[in-house]
Amino acid sequence: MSQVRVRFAPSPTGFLHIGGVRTALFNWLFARQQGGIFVLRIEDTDQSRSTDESIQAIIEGMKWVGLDWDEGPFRQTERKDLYCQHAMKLLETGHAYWCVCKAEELEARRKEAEAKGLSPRYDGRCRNLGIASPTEDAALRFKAPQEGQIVVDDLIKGKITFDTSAADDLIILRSNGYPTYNFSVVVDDALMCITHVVRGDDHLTNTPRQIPIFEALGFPVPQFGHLPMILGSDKARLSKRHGATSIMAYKDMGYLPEAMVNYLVRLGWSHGDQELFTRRELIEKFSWKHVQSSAAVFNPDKLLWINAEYIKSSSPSEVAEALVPLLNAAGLQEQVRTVSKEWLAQVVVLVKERTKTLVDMVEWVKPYFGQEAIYEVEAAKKFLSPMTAPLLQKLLTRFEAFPRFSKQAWEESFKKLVEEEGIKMGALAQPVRVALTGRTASPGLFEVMEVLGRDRTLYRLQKGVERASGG
RNA sequence: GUCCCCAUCGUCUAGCCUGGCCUAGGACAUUGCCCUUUCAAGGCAGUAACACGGGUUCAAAUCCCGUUGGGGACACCA
Repeated sequence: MSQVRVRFAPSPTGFLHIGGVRTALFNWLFARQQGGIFVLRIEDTDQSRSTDESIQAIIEGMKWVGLDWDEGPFRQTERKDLYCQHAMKLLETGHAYWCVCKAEELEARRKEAEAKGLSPRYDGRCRNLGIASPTEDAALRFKAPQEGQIVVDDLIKGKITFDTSAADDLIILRSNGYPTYNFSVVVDDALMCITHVVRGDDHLTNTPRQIPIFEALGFPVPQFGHLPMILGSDKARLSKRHGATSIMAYKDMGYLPEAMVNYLVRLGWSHGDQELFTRRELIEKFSWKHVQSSAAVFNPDKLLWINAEYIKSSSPSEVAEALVPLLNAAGLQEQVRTVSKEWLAQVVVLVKERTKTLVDMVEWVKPYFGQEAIYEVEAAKKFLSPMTAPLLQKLLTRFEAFPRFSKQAWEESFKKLVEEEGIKMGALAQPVRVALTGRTASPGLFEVMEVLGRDRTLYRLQKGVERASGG
């Protein structure tokens, strides 16, 4: 069997959409599993809507989620000659004809047909005119077969039968010389020897229009697979009003690329009850057979859960590295510069159980920077009251007696004080927590002290005493 | 309007192809309990679904037909 060749072919008319990432992902997974080739092709034949920024955004997004391509990126605008050549070939072999209908006329006729409740298709008026070399602006149309059926054996949906009589004579070359989508796709897929065309569900009805073009051109017809759409919570096609749809927006919101990949692949594909997969497992276990044929609702809650799982299970130093840009974005670049990577990784370990995104994590990490604890007003008012001052002072005195920090020794000392005072754990723990972190919620006190180090712990306790005494 | 696709807990899904192991499993979310110095995390338990109607069969979530509902496509956009 020949080598598997698949492609991802976005049009550069905006950011990279998460639906696009999922389509790319399924293709990529299949290519990697089969030892095949993954091609990136930019479909920019619509010059009015395509931008270079969008191409950059696509590349940036693909890189972020780690979907590397083996060939490309190819740009269709750079392959214009190829499309013309093949279009001429169709003209020569009688599979295409010149159409001199004006765009406005076509539009008017379409509207009219629609108003009458008819199918808004081309009436074929130039089909048999036999225009050899048009003297005016003309578009080239493909002579679509008018009888019979086209059966697509879809990788995901199985056999689908279309009546050819419903097919239109598509324009393949615009009057400005540029090819249209359905034609350039076929020429490229054929020339790039794509063996499996896997794309979104919305292209399903393009398939029976494209197959005759492959055939007319004398190219083998690839296998097709149509991925179900991603829907918003209201079951309408996912769009901005459902929240962020750009893949890079998720980076900014503190999602890990591996978590995005894991979520997106599970949205429509499954392997028994398994929820979490390493990339290696994904490549190994992926199968078209278990790709769902119905649309899926995008569930931000589950994505959040998966992200939390990845934050917990990824290596702390990697998480710390991904965190740095967000820390900088939050205005902490000064503080970040003064700490070591190792220390930051240590802080990550401290907070990773309680954060679901890296953006959350920024907030959790803040108290460990700087000499001073920054008190939340309510927290200080409640726990650093004059009543607690003597208690904190007693603890501080005991801690000061230790020449070095020891989690075990300090904790024992702490518990002993609680016992002697006949108070509840929380009566001492909460004031200490506020003194150390400025907040009422934090990781375990002694883990916090470990990260802070002896000097800063003592310093912050001292400041806590002062604040509690009414300072 | 025409054509095409789809239909299991609120959501993602397992099971469907190759009917009996399904009293329909898992996960997210949600509720309660446990753990606990706070917040989490974790553990345990609970609520919750085969869209509907006909067939076929000893037996249907699974096969067939219809209905309803949802989605998509019908451009000199991609």
